[in-house]
Amino acid sequence: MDKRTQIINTALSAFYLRGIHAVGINEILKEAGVAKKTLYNHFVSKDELICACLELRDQRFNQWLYEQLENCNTPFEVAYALFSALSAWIDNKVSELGPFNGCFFINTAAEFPHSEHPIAMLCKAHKESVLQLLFDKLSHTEQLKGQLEKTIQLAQLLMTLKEGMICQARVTHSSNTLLQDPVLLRQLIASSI
Amino acid sequence: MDKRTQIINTALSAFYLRGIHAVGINEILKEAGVAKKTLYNHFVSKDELICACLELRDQRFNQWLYEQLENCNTPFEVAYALFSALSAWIDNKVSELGPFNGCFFINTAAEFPHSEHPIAMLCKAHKESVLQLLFDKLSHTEQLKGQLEKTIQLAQLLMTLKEGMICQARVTHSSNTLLQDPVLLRQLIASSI
DNA sequence: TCAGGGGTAGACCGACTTGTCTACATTTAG
DNA sequence: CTAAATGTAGACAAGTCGGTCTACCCCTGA
Repeated sequence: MDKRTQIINTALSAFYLRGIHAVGINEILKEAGVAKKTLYNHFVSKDELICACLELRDQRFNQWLYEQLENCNTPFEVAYALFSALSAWIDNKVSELGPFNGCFFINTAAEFPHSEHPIAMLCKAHKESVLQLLFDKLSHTEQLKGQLEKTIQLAQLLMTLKEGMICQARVTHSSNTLLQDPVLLRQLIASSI
Repeated sequence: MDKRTQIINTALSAFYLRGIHAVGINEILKEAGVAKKTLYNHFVSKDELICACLELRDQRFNQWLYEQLENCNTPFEVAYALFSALSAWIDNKVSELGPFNGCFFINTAAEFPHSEHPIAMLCKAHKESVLQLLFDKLSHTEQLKGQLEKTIQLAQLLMTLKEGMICQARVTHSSNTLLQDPVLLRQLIASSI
């Protein structure tokens, strides 16, 4: 494996599971089996390495989510697939995303409060791309064809519920089955269409 | 003002706005105008100071939320008051809670991933107490009298939406007006009762 | 008057931080 | 075969971290 991707993979795993400020460069080097000089040949600073990790995670997460929603043709199917997928992730049943420790982007944003910081901006960008993915999926359903306002509203609602579900699971260390109830879900969607 | 509360107030403000690992003891001392010895007379370690901050924040936040929901007698009123209050907080219109920077407990939990850590446990406890507050409010409404299951479900739903709203506002640095729409809110609640 | 509690300022400790640099080894390309 | 690029190991710099400790000050109550 390429040294650069080797470093990013190791760093991403450590940053995600233990927090960014809590993980030092030396630790990553040791675990990745790479010399310090090599790391600083590929990245000018720790911040740049963090950015590379965020980009990789963004790509992986979006790819995974895209696949989970692939065969959904109604708003209900999208919502049901979304929350089922999140639930599986929370329960550590998704190997692509690794052991669950909340949303990497929310966690990271919490450590970089300044909104103009490149790292904070990548976190924001990730959320926008996920919202866009949900919007695209919903706007291609028969039920929402041409209903731009309703589509935006539902995408926003699903997004908010997604974030809430992830954060609750992260803080309480337990998964919330509420949003996997098809009856409730159908009613939620109906109320928003 | 008592030295101890002076330290806690300064520390809470700094920890909340800039993250815990990002704020050093010396900084707090300087800002609070207090000697290091004094701090370590009151707290055996930084961790204990963090715990004191979490407890103060928990008390303040719950007090504030309790007041916001005081005159609500229907599930709709509870939900509407909740999201209006959160929106005001996000828009920096709530002086009791200070400048908005997301949920202190979610932010802090992100920096202390180990679930058995005292700090992580306080974060979890806060979420449980807020959920309890919502449940109590809802269970005293005419519409939900005796409907334990429905009450739990709605409290959970509101809680998830609350967390989602806060996290989204924190990461995207913008407030989401979706949940302040009374029409949508009524339908959401109707769907859950 | 004087003892003691609580305060201040800040030196100091050892461990850790990011990042630079030297000295050497290995791989790759012409 | 040789020269350049890329790797390694790790010492080192300069600074920060949490936490301890000394030395001194000031207020209060007996």
